[in-house]
Amino acid sequence: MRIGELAALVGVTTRTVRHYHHLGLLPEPVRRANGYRVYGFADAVALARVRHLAELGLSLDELRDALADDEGRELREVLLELDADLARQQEAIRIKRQRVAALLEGADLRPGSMGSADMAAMLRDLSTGGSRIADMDRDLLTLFDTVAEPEGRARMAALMRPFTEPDALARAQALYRRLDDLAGAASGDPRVPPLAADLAARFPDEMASAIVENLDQVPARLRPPGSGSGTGAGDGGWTEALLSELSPAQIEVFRLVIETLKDRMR
Amino acid sequence: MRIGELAALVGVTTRTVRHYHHLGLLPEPVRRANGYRVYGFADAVALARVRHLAELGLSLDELRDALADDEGRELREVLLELDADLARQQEAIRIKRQRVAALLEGADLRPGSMGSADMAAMLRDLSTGGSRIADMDRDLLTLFDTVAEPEGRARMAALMRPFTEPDALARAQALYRRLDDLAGAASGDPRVPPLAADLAARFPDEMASAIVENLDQVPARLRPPGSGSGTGAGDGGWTEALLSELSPAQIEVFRLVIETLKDRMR
DNA sequence: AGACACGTTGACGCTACGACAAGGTCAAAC
DNA sequence: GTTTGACCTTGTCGTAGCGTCAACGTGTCT
Repeated sequence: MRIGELAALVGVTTRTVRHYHHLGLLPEPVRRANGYRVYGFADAVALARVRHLAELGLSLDELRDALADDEGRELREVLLELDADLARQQEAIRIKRQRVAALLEGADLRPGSMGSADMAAMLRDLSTGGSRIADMDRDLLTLFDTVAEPEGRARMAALMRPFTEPDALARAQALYRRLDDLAGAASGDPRVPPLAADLAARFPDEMASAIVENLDQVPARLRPPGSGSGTGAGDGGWTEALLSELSPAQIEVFRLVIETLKDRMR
Repeated sequence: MRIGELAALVGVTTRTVRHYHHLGLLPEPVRRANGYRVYGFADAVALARVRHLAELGLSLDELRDALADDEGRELREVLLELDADLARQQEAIRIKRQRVAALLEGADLRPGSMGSADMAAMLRDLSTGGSRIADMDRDLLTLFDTVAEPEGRARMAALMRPFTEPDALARAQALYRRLDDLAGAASGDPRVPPLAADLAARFPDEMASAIVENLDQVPARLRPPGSGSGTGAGDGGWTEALLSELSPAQIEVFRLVIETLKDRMR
């Protein structure tokens, strides 16, 4: 047989056969005077074996190693490992399909399903209402959702549960509007203290304690004096990028809220 | 934020961020005077979205197209197609695991499970017995098994069934030995006609008719005169490679067998 | 002033081949 | 005898999604 006949017999291209020669997966056969490779029946069998195993997902390097030595235990080990790998792939695909389904189910197509779609739905309603601050909150959550581990997501979803109650939307809307109204305002604005008080009152105790216990995660400019590591946020500075989109009055509101929560938890 | 902070926040490398810039997946942000890229919070959100979707298995090209336009229906279509693709992958992996299991179950690790392992087991016993001809038969079957479509494999397995009966092994062993003994013998050897007769007698009618109906698949040198397309085997010449490993006496045996079967089916 | 961590662009490496290019070989057709 | 067309040869570039250098500029700390 010449290379084209061999390839057609096994159902591959001649390029594939030469590639296997190059990798040492298949021995180079003898050549005729014109340089053509001549194959025998045994070569076809060897090629078919390689193809069969390669199609199962073994890499060609693994295959060469596995077929190189005496073909008994090494190949068995490789196949066992392959099966474990295939099992992992199955599991990974199952999870991917779950997440795709969650994305398709949630009406908007932004990642950030937050376990249950309730929170995402509420924030979507708020941001379509035109609130800049609600939009930022939603962005924060979607970011956290892609970055955090599953257990972190679950914990966050639990903390968010109180905000998914039926009347929570209307009250949140009012507060978000008052926050939005402070865009461009100075930190001394008279609307700041009452808004901070109203906001802090809406935080359930579990969330307040979660915040107070992690004060060192809070950006320095929002942190009450004398708490945690005084120097840096340790967060790499992304919070500064976040705060730079807020007005001084809005920042002051959040600072006051955190101070209030800390006092409450004391 | 600088690029390293952004990357750390979202959990990727800076190389990845620059790669996304290069592909147009993420807009190039403004630069500081020293040439450093400066990112805002919105960039982190955009990057997180890309990562989330990319990790689901979307290609970066698809993602760019899907995120480019108005983000509603195009992304939905892409996700639906992705889910279909994931389903196909699941199915493919399921089949692969079945075949890996079949390989691990069959004691030898040669591909060629033939649906049920019976036939493979018999041929393994024969070839470990040292028979060259049985070895070639086994190679033929493994080759067919990797090359043929599933329905072809099923048909072949059905044809092979009679040979998996308990006493078939012993009788086959004797015949294979007589064939092996003809290695190096001339075509006029007196042992040829009786062996061909005994062999032909062992072929059940279904297999005989399957052979006679496909006489044009049989190499020309084995074909009885005046049957099928007289010119070429049409098989690309691999049968010649196969026959070249046989002695003239062995070839003559097979030719006689086929002739006998043809007469029987007439 | 040096060390060190960060940033910049550019280029090569990885898998398993597909798709060329630029030629040599062989059987059949004119 | 020559041309055509189907083969064969080696070699190189391209693919997806970055990792991993190289070679160099910047900013901060000691």
